[in-house]
Amino acid sequence: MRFSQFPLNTLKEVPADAEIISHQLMLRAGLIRKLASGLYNWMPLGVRVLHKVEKIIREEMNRAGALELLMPAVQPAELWQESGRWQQYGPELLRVKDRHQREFCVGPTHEEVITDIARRELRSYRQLPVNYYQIQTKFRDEIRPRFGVMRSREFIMKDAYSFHLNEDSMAQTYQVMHDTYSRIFTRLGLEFRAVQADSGNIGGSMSQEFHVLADSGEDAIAFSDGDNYAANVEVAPAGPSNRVRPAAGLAREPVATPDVRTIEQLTSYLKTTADRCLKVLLVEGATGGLVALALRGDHQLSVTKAEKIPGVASPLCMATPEQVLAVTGCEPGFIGPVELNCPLVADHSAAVLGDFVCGANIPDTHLQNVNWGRDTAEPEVADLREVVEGDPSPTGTGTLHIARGIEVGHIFQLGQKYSTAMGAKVVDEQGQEVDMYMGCYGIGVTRVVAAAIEQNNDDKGIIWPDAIAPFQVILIPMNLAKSQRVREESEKLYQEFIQAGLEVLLDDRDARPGVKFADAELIGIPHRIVIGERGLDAGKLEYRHRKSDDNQEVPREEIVQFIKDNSGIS
RNA sequence: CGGGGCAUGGCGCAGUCUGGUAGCGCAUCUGCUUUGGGAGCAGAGGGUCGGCGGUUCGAAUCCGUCUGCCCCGACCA
Repeated sequence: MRFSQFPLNTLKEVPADAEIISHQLMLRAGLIRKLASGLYNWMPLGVRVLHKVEKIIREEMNRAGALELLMPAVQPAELWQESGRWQQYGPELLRVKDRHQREFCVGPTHEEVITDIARRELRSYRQLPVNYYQIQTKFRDEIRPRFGVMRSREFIMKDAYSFHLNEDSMAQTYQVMHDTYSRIFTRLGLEFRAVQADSGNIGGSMSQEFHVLADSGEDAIAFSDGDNYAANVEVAPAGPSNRVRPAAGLAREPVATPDVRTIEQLTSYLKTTADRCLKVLLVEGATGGLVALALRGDHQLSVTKAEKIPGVASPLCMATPEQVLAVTGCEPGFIGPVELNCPLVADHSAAVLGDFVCGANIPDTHLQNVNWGRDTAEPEVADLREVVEGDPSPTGTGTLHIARGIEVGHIFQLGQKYSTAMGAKVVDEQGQEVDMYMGCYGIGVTRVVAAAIEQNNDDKGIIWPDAIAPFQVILIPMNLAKSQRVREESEKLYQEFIQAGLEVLLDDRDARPGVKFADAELIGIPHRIVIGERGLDAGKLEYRHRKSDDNQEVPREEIVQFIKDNSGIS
């Protein structure tokens, strides 16, 4: 490709509404342009990257025996009503009506459609297992789209769905997909980690997420330094504390705490520490009413864990200030377990506190030296909190550390959830009809591009891994206008690279060298060759890798092979 | 959904308080010069100041309303 024929508007200035580095660089390098909130145009340079990611995914999915198909983005409501998700999914599901007032949705995922395909096409256990996949546009009406294509409303996803006669077969394919995903992210040149995860509203049992490690990641993941345990913090178990609750010591006493609502305010006001305070959250119960959840002051509630507590409404819904007032007689900020008029569940670590500080259920008042059993009933105990740095690993070996990650892939064992709901059956060896077992496996293709940038950049711009660079090589001729030799030589080189099957960008613009260097670095082409009068006399070309600060002289006649050897393309 | 902020040329911004001919930098176009790290000079084009309504002799500016976008929050006990 000749740069002169490739309209590319790079920006010197950072667009005002881009927060994270990948979003800024994607806009500055002209990979994407915003159309509306959460909706992005992929410009030619960006599409080249996107296609490379897709190509790697296709190759590895095909190698794993998966079959590519393509399902419509728009799906009839009936299928979602069959699975029960028309009600369940909530406002993230974009619902539309056609001209006949028939209801549809723009698919956020395709379990319903694929299960419909499976129940029509698959009749016999002999046809199983089968794994279908597609690379297709999804729409999720996010509450707050942000970070460019990292959390956009419309995005491209590779989604795969496998069908099985039994659980063993499902587990087997799940493992194959786990390995396939590892191969894919390795080939993409990303630093990633597979972690235990919650299956969310897709449903099912076993599930793992693949995270690209990056400080800007929206998810926190916990991993052990003792073995290879890794999990999303929302699911990593925080088991019973090995501490024993101390015997009640001091007498309980109220203390006036005007306008002291948060744990932070409380600890500074009472000169204590958060791990000696108890916070009580009121949430809606599964059958109406409220349920109290008690945590140590320095711990965070895991919404995922709370939703699994029997008696707690799922999805989790915090009580409104009005509900809190009705039950406790005070506003949020002063809730406590003493004489509390609703069921209470305490986190393991909260249940072993003694002589703790908590709200008094009286406006502007807290209690000191409160003790379970003495001042309250013995609490029901459960795992409610997110793990924190330094917690013991649930496997028993090592300590947990917390890192941030960007979720780029997710694999699930769905079991029979959809096949039972929608009647997707096959006939088994005994001639009996059985509901098929399912697995499902997703990769956020557009998000992968952003994650790759998030992990590979410097102050000058993007540094593409070779596997997904929009071009492998950029040729920068010096003084193109004046030097006939440079012109001829760069043209020749350009043709040679094309012949050799390398993707090459020839910067034939009549621009000053600084402009060309800056653009080459911003758009992140891994291999750069400068063609100037200087080198030509000596029969050398000047090479620099995007990651390097130094030039390297390469003999003219070896350059094509040199790039091939260094770009992983041979 | 709650709170806050913003909306002026393709991008980044000033001007709004205190109403009076719409401005700056970058980008774009033309010409000349320049050509190893985002050039210089000279000129040019491009804006119904988000929409609608109001106040006024006069509105980017004041008032009302709508829309769009961004940020924060939805973990506060």
